[in-house]
Amino acid sequence: MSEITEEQKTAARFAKAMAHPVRIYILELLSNQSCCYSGDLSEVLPIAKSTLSQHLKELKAAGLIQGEIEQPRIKYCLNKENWKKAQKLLTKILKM
Amino acid sequence: MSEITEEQKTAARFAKAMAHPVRIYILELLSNQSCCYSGDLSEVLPIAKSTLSQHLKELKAAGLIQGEIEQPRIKYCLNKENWKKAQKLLTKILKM
DNA sequence: AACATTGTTCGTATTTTTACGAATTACGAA
DNA sequence: TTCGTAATTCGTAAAAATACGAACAATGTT
Repeated sequence: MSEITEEQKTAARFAKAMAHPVRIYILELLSNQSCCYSGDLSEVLPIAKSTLSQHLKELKAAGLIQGEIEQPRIKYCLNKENWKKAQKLLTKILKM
Repeated sequence: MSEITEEQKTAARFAKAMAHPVRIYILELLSNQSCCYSGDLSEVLPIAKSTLSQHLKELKAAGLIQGEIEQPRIKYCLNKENWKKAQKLLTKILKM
């Protein structure tokens, strides 16, 4: 019993962070252009600012992004270390 | 507005299917050993059979696996076509 | 000090996910 | 036909995810 490894739990955690179109959008943007601001996202995405904030929070909680204060805004970037970890774990599973 | 593409929605859908340790376990097993039976999983995983059945249903609904009747059991395999699609979409995003 | 800007947090409602056991279906074997 | 095996569906409960607007910080500008 309890056959499930920590690696599998971690992989699931990362997948969960990616399990919403808005979060995929943000991650894809950040993997292409190094960083962005919440305001830019807010202008483009068809959701309330508070909802966007929640998605950013979730990505942060999963460790996939990090925010850096740059008054009066916050600059968001990928957390490269964890992003690599997610890459490694998920591509390992996806690889046939 | 509505900047989100169909590709991103599909990627999120696949990620969602992978967003649980039990489902990761099943997918990883199937990507290593071509197929398995619900009963085998049931013996190994610490969850009720009905719960397992729900997870299998979700993987099926996302198109990642398929079941084939092989009386009295059901043989589960990856749906290779969609698995490749998931691979492609997700690795594209994960690739820095 | 009052205001504008940028985001987050709070309160709340709705929907979805996760989980279980009991009941059910499907079918081959006795 | 009755029994056993394999697995799903049903009914239900509890937790988590999603979304919104209003209220609230934090800071720079007038």
